[in-house]
Amino acid sequence: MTSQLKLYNTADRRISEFKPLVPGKVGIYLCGATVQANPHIGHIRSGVNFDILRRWMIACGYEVTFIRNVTDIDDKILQKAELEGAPWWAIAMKYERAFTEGYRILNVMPPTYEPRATGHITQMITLMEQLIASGHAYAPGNGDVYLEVRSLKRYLTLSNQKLEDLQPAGDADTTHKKDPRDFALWKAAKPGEPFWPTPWGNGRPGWHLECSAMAHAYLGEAFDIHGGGLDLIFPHHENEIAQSEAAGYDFANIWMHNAWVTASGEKMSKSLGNSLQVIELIKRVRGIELRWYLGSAHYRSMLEFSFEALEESSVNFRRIEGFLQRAKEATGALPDFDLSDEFRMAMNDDLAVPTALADISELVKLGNTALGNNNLLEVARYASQVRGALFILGCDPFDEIFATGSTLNEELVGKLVELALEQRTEARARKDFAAADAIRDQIQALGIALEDTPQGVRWSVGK
RNA sequence: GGUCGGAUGGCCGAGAGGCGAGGCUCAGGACUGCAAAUCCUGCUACACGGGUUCAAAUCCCGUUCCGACCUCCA
Repeated sequence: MTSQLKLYNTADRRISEFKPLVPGKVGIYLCGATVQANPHIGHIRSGVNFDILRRWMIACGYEVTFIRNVTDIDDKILQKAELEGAPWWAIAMKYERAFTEGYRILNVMPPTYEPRATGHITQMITLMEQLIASGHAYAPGNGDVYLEVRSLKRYLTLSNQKLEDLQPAGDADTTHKKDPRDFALWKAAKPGEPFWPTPWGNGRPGWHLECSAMAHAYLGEAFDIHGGGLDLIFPHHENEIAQSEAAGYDFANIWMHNAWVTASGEKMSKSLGNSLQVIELIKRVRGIELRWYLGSAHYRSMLEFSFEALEESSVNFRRIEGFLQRAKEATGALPDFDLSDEFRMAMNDDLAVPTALADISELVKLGNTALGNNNLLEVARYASQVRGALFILGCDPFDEIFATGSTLNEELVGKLVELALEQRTEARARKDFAAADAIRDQIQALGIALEDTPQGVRWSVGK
């Protein structure tokens, strides 16, 4: 299917029409987590943003291969292992699970494949051998392997910097490096550190090598989209490009970067404590509401976090959700999946989610009016367009991933609520409003919302 | 110092030369026994100073403020 999808490319800082390298297919590589702490909403926002991209591309008819890596060996992981008094691999596994759980709660589709750095040492060694053979990397003999940045035809094209403008590292190793700006592909293992044998000695992967090796392994020498957080542009993505191009690969065609979540105008960091971890926030709002919030701003805009904004975003979502529920009850069937032209146009415009949200609001308004007029044909039409849009955004309230609690308990609660409501209806029938309101107050105090409609009483369990 | 991004109404958040996105809040109205839900109406905006233009939140020049990144440490 012909796509009019336009995407912003960090490499040329322009929005242009997306053209897949292979017609009908898309390869996406997303830099995933370095598993050394619990996921906070900044990490997960990236997952959500690229999940929306993936869902939209699938909706556009593409067959998408989505690779999101796990970096499970890294300086910070080793530090954390020291701190927590556990083996590094136990730390990595523990936090990898935490990330997987965070993605699951927010309905981020599992990647097609999720490669771990430590599972691809062989590919990294092969890549280093290629780079040494081509004269772009060197092993000074201490067990390290460096990429020689001055040997590159081009470097720093993504961040548009000049090599000479880079601030030299304060304590850059000049005894082994030819140039202080050369970066480590591979690091010699210090005593006590994990290592893998290589032709240059025992060591472990450097910062950036794993992504080049894994992208190559699963997506080939050239692929469509490479994504990640804005802060990865330099040095991580520049160095990935450097390694890959020096090895003769075309590498990524388009670079996409999501902006971060800020708090008080500043990039989120661990100094803000644990409150913005997914696991904490879902105590306040449901996973679907947190996802709605994280996905609601444009992916290239900063999302200024506040509990107030999160709360009001949830209120907005509940209005949309309420319409779909009422539409389902009125029509007696789950809404279909459909998409309005406005929604399509918005998504094709570099994933203009905020514009798409405006359209959803409009559809809900029209749908609610149709409900009021009991025009079920129109209700079904608007409801399906809303549901289709929510599915793309990963927030379909009928998705079983968001179902809560056990069916058994829900049935029981339902019957008890109905019982109480019968009493109230009887009281109202005999105009005993004091008694009727007392019953309502008590039900509401339990967190159950009531609405009197011409068809009878609706009730729903609030958050 | 270099590179990149930002400043929009009470709040969140789009837009990027011309009819004031959308949401949340608030006020009023319709509906309701009262609520709730829903719909309708209304309310405040484009950091500052110049300039271009018939027309600027949007383009140009300058200023202020904020943020991010700058290599085995991030």
